Amino acid sequence: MDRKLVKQKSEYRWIVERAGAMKVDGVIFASESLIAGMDNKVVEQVRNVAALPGIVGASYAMPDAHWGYGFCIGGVAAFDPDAGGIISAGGVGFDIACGVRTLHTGLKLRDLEGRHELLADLLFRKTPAGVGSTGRIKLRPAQLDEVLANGAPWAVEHGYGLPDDLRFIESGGRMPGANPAKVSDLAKQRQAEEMGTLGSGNHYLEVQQVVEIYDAEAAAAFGIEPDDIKISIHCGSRGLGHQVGTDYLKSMASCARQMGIELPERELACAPLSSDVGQSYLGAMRSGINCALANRQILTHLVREVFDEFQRSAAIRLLFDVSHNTCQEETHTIDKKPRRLFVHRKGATRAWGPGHPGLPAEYARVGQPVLIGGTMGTASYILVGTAESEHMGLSSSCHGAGRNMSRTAATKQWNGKDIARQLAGRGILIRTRSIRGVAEEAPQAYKDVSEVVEVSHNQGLARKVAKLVPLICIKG
DNA sequence: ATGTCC
Repeated sequence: MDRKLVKQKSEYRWIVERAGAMKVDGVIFASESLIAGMDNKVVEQVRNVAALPGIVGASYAMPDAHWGYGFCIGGVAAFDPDAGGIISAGGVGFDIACGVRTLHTGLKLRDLEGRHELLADLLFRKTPAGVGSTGRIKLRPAQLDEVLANGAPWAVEHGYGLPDDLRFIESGGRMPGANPAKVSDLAKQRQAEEMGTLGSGNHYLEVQQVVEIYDAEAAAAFGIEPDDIKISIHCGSRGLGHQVGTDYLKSMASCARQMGIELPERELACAPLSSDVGQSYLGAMRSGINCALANRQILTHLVREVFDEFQRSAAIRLLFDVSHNTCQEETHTIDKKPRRLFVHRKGATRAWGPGHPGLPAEYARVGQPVLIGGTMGTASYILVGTAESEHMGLSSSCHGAGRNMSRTAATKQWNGKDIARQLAGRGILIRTRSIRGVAEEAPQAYKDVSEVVEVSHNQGLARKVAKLVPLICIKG
């Protein structure tokens, strides 16, 4: 990055000073080396978002930020509906409510001894993965509307999971205010056979080993001990979310044009929260959130089926489920006054601090689990939300490693088979239906997740609780 | 991310 674009305010906080059409400053949380590796495009996108109507506070970028459609990935921005604030499909991302769910298994590393290949094969056989993959559930539009209105509780009611699972999902697994009537028939058609599927790209289902504990109190509250076997699922709202994004990008572009909102990039398209298009998107996006929450719930049930076969003594329970592509209505204190805002987090994780009323009782004293997915070859982290994060980036943290290379560049540089072989040599088993996908997702195509997490921790956006390394990765 | 360009 060109250093003239930012002003360093403290070790991990860089300001993009308000200029031109910007209504607020930009704030980038990063270390010296992450800033050095960040594209100038991140600054440009932070600036563009800062110029949108009704933005409040600042336009933020998390340490894993990189270029995205309209808003950068790793972008956080809040808008006030009573001050002309907007909502943007590109500010949520095309994979609505893409997120991470981590499961306890009740097993230790020694319980898998000599059976890693078997578990990999069982999980791969059971988990539909890859572009266009379909699941065992076929839904007519009216049935899909129930999924979109009810989220994970729909899945539990239909036999996919346990009622207690719901307490460990953001918003109890159901985002209120969903309006399935605002989701196009095409979006529903695309989703008809895709419930309970992983998808492709950076999505995965991983068997992980806890290798390090940083915060004993939070780890105890979350139920994390060294050598625990956990399972993490990273996926979202599949074809439905993507189609909702596509549909509303178009209607928002024409709405913005009519409202005279200047759009430096087409994907920055947005609509006032008070407008019909804005309200329709809100109802459709919330349907997409429920779709993703139900999807991860069904995948959890499939994991339970695998463990019924693999190891009957296993107990699959939820640690937590949190999305990192959303726009949520939240109250934040701005200039000492509480305000009702619509917070876009695109590739950023909500990170509530201790005592937040929305937390399950078990976690109330320590704060919200913040699930950070790494790459196939590095590590994932579990962090915990802090009180001070509220005043830094609206209680937000990083969401993963963040790419530092495009998918096409990665496929030119590496061969998927070689990557899988190298990982197998390190005891990490990959199962995939797309070997090209493995090249696209090569660990080397990402920033250093440990560095990203270290910045989040040192800055206080969220604090480190545990480090997990992959043993088995079912790639989308 | 994605029926990887209706």
